[in-house]
Amino acid sequence: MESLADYFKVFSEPNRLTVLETLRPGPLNVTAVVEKTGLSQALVSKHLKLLTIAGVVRRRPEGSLVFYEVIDKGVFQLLVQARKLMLASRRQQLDALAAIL
Amino acid sequence: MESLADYFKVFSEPNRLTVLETLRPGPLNVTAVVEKTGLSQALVSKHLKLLTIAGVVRRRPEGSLVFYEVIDKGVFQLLVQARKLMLASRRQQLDALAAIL
DNA sequence: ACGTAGTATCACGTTGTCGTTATGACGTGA
DNA sequence: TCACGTCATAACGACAACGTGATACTACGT
Repeated sequence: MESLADYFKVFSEPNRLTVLETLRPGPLNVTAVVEKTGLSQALVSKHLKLLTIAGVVRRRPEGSLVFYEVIDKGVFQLLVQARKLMLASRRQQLDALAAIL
Repeated sequence: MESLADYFKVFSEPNRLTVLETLRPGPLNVTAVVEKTGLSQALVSKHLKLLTIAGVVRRRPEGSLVFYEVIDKGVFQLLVQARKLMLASRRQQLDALAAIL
């Protein structure tokens, strides 16, 4: 939240990205995320908290359940763009390698 | 490089972002980056290596100097987009807080 | 009031990352 | 070949992040 680097850090963890992807289609409660991801409940709870603090996700208690939902789906566009750049980088790496060999 | 999370990790470090920003205008050799950033030489070298491995930056030895340059300036667009989302998140956070108070 | 399901948090061990200091490697010019 | 500037790497300590197991908290139904 502090710096831009901290914001990137939010997405720099595989399990956290998995949790985030789970919420792509729509709101889910914690247990649902746990089941979909196969991660431990404590871990999912932690990641959801972090995502909440980062302002990526909104927490909405409903009875005894707690639903989480992505606030701005634009984050997924960020993921897409990052993946594009990443793949382009890889291509470039291979080309550089091929140029040597 | 492996996963998308790893790619995000590249940008999740303040000093590394600083180094990257330094290369925005154009290629620079290591010492120049050191001077512009005020970071230690060893640290700059490390970050540049990481950026190179990530395919964000290209290494080009020239005599006894080693120049680094950003391969795809599209990365800066990624930074911009991330910052936008981050600021939007902050606004949202404040609004949520205001709604409570 | 009690038990239970759902969620959050704590304490802990493990691992990874960052930064520094010191040293090594390389190219260049004298 | 020697000294120097430039860059990379190694070794180390400090610290943060991750994941787990256990435990607290809360809302609900009985």
